[in-house]
Amino acid sequence: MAGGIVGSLEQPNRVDKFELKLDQAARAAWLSYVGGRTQDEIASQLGVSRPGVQRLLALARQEGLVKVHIDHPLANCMMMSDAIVARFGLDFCDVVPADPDASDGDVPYLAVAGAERLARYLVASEPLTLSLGTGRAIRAMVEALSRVDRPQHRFVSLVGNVARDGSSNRYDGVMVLADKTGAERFLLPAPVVAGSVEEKQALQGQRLFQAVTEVAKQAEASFIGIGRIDRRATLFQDHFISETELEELLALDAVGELLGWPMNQAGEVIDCSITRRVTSLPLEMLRGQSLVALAGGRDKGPAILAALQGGWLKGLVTDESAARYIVKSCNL
Amino acid sequence: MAGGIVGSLEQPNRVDKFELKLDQAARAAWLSYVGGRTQDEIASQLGVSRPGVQRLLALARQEGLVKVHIDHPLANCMMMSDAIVARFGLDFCDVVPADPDASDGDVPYLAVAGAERLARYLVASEPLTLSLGTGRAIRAMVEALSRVDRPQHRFVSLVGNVARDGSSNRYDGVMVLADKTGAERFLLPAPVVAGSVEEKQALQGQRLFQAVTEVAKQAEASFIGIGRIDRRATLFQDHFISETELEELLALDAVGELLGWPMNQAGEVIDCSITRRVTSLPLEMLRGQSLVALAGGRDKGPAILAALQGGWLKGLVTDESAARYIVKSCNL
DNA sequence: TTACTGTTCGATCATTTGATCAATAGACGA
DNA sequence: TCGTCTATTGATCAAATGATCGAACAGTAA
Repeated sequence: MAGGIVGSLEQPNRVDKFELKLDQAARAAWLSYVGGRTQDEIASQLGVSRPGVQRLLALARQEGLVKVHIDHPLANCMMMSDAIVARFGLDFCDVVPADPDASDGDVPYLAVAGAERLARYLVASEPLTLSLGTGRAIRAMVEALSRVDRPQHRFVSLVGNVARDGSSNRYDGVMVLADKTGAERFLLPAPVVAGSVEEKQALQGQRLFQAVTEVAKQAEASFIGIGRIDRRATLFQDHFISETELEELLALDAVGELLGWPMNQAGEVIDCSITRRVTSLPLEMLRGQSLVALAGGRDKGPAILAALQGGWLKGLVTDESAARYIVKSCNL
Repeated sequence: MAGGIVGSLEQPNRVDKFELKLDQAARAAWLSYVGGRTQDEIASQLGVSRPGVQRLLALARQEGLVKVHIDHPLANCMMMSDAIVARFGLDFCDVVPADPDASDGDVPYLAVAGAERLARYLVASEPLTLSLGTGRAIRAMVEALSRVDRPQHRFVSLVGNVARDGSSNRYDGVMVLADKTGAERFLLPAPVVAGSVEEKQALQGQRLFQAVTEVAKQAEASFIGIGRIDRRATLFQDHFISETELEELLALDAVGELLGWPMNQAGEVIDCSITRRVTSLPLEMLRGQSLVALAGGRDKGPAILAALQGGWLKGLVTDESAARYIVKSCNL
């Protein structure tokens, strides 16, 4: 039909031609994506060459004619995961489906997802050093892991595993993990927060402390939890910090903590009386490692976001509700 | 993780495993189709081998997790669709592009288009009763549908799902659909055409038969195929009717059938020896419902046209070649 | 425990796809 | 009418994909 008027303006012809191409592109796309035909078959059906079909398909995709929808509850998770990875430059971000159950009900999910990540490191046959934080999530993760014989690896705690009263940390994962794999273990013989600056210095002066720190520095990867800073914070509930100290942190706008290091919304470690007494490895020391955090639940959203903002993490295993908070907060 | 229940039956475990696989399949599908990643990248991201990713993608497609929609009004199809809707007072008419290939080559297209229509009913959260006919198209449609959890719905067959020899109908969609949604299913325990009028009456006298019929009457919508009446008719090829019976129908100018009820060009149900033995629900009984037919191919044109002429249909999903026949025949 | 069976997994190969590049046809100005 | 320039086309090759096959594995029964 374009044949008629020779002197016609450029516009109508162009549009017509383009529309025609789009029509054919739609056909090609239909045949390819819905019909599952090969490009050769499509080529002979539409009477164009194979590369021609390729161009049509490219056009169809480019023009947004092809809409793909993954019809599964996880689609959501993947979307958020991708957004978070892109925004914060992570190596990966696993978003597990939200558990409609109670607050700590999502730990199993996280635990399994985290264990899968962890297992991927463990399969390596060459000796590996991994460091672990503490917390329910980390503990659950190592418990979700299946037994594998990996005596060549080493596991080291990044966080002191004794409380102020001398009792040992019930959420330490290193012991369990080392038991499950037959690997070597290195525990940090210190409370998370020392009683005073002097005590911290005394601890850090110990040869054992220094030896463990040295091992931790060599770790290829670290799995840590993310803590909230509020009345329900583990740090507070397990008496690592007192009520006065908690209030001091809240006054300084602390929203979360990594390894006991409190940070503000921007993810900057807050310098305060508590920070000066934290015995864990400085976060800066872990910059070179793959720092993988494991935390979920809507309530932990701000804390997780802070950790991301600070650029501390290389990987994140979280759940749908926390991911949603993060995505919303960043307008992703 | 699985540690809890020792005596757990095989089923739950199986289901769990399957769900887990599906989850991962959805992840893989997302990364592949939406994210455009290569299978190698997905493999390393999910921690499986590349062939593993391939299997996951195959599973995702097979389970209908991946839905592709071509968002372009193919001018031709749309035009014919409009014409048919206007001429026969339908609620809708979907025309999919023709597949120039063999007769049954167009089933996938129809199936996808039909599944989209069906899915629109299924999303309803309030309980819904849908009835289904039989045939390749219907079967393909339910297979193209993605898995959704809709236990509140009910599905009922409009056509007997056993052959004369007692084997069950291979094209029955109710079972598949109910499996995919977890909904209740009601099957018609009868052959399409009874051996004799007495047998039909005996069947209809059964309490089960009456119960299923009662459910079918309550259906909000029905999805049915359209059958030809000739030597290649499903009715004949699957031995629902004998050669003599076929010839009798042809002599009476039958051109098509709905649910086993033969009709002439005008779409009037033909009263004959066969009609008196058809066990399916009378078409009149479905007048109040949304009767959606699914059929395509140039060869089925006359049958489809007859169904339209009879005014039985509220919706039609067909293909370009059948649509062209209809449009031409009616001088639209 | 051992053999068997059914299943799953990963290496390999053929096919399909995407991309580059040279050639050709058409368009425009001289 | 010619020359040149651009847009489009088809050939070629590397990458990615799908499929087959053998091996390892778990589960089962003797």
